[in-house]
Amino acid sequence: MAIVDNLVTPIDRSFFQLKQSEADVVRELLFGESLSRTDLANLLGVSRASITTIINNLIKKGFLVEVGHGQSAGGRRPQLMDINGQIGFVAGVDIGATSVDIALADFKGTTLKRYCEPADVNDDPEIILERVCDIVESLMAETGGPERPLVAAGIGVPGPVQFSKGVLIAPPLMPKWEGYPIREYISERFPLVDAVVDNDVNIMAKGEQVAGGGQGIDNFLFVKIGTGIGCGIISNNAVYRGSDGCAGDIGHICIDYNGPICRCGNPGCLEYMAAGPAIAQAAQKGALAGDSRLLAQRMQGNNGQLTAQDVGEAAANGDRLANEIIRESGRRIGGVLAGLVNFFNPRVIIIGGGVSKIGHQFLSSIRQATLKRATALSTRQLRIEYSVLGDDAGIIGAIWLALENIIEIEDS
Amino acid sequence: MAIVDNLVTPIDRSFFQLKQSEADVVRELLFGESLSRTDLANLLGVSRASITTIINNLIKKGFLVEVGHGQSAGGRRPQLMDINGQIGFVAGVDIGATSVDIALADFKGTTLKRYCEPADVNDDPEIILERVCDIVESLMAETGGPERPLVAAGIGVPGPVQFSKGVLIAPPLMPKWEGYPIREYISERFPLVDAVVDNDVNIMAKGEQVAGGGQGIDNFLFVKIGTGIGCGIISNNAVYRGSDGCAGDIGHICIDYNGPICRCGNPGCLEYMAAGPAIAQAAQKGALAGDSRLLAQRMQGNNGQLTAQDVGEAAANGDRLANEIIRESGRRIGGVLAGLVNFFNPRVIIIGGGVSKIGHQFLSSIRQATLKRATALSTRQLRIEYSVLGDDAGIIGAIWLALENIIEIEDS
DNA sequence: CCAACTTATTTTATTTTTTAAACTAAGTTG
DNA sequence: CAACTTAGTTTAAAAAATAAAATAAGTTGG
Repeated sequence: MAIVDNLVTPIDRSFFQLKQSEADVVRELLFGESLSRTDLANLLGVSRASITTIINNLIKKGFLVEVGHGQSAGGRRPQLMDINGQIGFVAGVDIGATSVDIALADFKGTTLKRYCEPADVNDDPEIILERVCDIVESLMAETGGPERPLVAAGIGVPGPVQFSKGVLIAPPLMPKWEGYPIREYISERFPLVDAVVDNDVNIMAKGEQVAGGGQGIDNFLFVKIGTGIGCGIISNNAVYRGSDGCAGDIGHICIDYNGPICRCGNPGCLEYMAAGPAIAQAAQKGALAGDSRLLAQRMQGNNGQLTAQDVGEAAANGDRLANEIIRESGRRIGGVLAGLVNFFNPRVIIIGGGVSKIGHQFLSSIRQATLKRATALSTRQLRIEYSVLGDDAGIIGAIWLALENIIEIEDS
Repeated sequence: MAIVDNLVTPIDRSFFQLKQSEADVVRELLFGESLSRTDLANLLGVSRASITTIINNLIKKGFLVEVGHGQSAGGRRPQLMDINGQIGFVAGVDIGATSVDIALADFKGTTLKRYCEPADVNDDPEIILERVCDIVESLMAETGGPERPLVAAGIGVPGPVQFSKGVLIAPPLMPKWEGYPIREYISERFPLVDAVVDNDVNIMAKGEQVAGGGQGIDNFLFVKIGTGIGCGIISNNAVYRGSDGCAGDIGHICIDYNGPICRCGNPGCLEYMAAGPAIAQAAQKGALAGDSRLLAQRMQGNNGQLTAQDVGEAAANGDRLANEIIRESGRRIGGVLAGLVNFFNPRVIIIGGGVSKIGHQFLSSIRQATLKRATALSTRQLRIEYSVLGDDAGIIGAIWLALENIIEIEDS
């Protein structure tokens, strides 16, 4: 291991093999703030003598750096330790149905660059992944800093993932990706990287847990409302994926056994009756029926089409129909969430996805419907709120999922 | 610590304070079969030299005993180790709305005695708990063996529990128990015991995990259908209780916004429309309307009343209405379970509780409705089956929950 | 400003834990 | 029954963790 400027150039993946005690320290600093040796000793329940050894080893390896002093508490000031952000770059990738979002972060998880471009998920995996890798490389070049390698990558995809293998299983939106070895593709371009692949709502939930409204919360749900409706589950501080990796697939929960037939073949799916397209369709129907002048006008300007966004803007301008459509969607979603609250008893529900930008009455109708129908005990401390990270939840979560999974414990 | 006949008389609770490595061995043997030293070394990833030390210490303490030899694999036969069942007694208590079930087990979790008697949950906690303690004492006396103390107790109650404190919170069925210090009461009678208190469905789920249909399953649901409907959740091999200890409260999930008003004040609760009383009521109504001669006959014999059990028996005798009532209840429950399957993606759903004895067409209609409405991926490997433990699930789970929680790790 | 106190970190000697390797025990197999 | 196998223990050495003392670097009040 060559040490240059207090930074280590990792030769291979074995750089990330740590002893249990070292990994504990790294984890504490990665997910928390910078801490003194004494703080760490207390937090991890080891003696200060031990922490000295552990930390000095980690500094020698290049994992940690001293980042100045903390406040004195009436004696010698503590030396604050932190993760060395210069270890290498971390990529966070959020592959959506129509776009890819990519962020480049340092090893501390701080986002350095962010880039987004349209992409068609119907393309072959190789085409999209090649483009993703190209973008990551150019983002790395743009940073201008010393040449550091990419050491970790997290990738979110809009479909069910077998997490252990990093492979999609029966993805309705991207059939060409079924079983495609994403991890291997990335490893060929970036030999140090063992990419972590996960469902898009899971990485968004992770993002909210680390940097958003889920911080410090043991159990919460991240509900993404866009073209579809999905849900990321954080249970006991970890992403819960279920027995087949498809937990949180709430879009096809039935809300009306006599409802319209969803593209999944069943009647009355939540997604089909409350997500973005449902809102847009209800608005178009209403506009054609002459129930809203505002929506009709917009529809003309958009060659006969409306989006959920249009409905949100009309509602903001006081349009009655638009408001009612939004409230109805919120009520439907809230009805399902009430059931999930009874079942899962989360502390927080975070609402994200494109449709969540539709206005605040959407949130309040979701909230109302949920609180009305869930049991008193389970709602006593329940918070329901919009995502604070917005479009960044996915890439931030991908970065942190990658960081969380990069450290391995040496077996003796 | 006085050693008598290879058994130790534990002086106090500190007997159960073990080192991490010792606790690992005990846990492995408690939840698995008897194993040789070499097996344990391999399972726990330590050297055979270490395991020798650990095990000899545990034998000296009285925690483990040698239980004969295993098969030779071409060399010296292994000495099989097991938990010393004589350490003390463990009580499993299942307090129901109208009865208490009590089982006495040895420290290996083997049930020795079982007793059940009617009880009214509306009585003061002291009255019921005193009776419970009396029964436990008499069961212990009945065993006739050497006098061993009660060392652990698990108690299931039909209401939400703050698990960490062992206290009920806002229990609808047993308001007098709100905040009552159950643990302290038990400790006064049995000084060695720090009772574990949990919701009844949680202990039943635990029972199925240890000894029933949930063995080896990471994520499963135990659904209890009786007077009410509740659900115990096993997530990543542990009971999931949620943020307020009320997870799994699925009885009041709404299945019909225009349905009848439940006693909780909301319309269309699953419980109110599909549990035991709903089945009985539908049958009475049908009998009065002349839709079933068989049910009408039974009703006369029961001074105008019918139970779910009556409906089950009528269905078994080919009664059309009874069959349809049962199927409708199953469909309703299956509809909700389908949503939970999409959300939670369990590997197994175990159906228990009194109403599950109503006949096999009940299970098949639950199964049908669930599989019909849940997504293909989440049902691919899903099993839905009746509890194999039946009425014993609760007491067995209570025993194991107690055993699981008795061992504490020494802090250095 | 400095003597007395406080907190942070390191050093040192010791204890505890774990292990590898050699050894003993007790079988199987041709 | 000689050669081999597996199980478990002993022993000496290595590794990990700690307590206590020493050192470092502050604060505080007279």
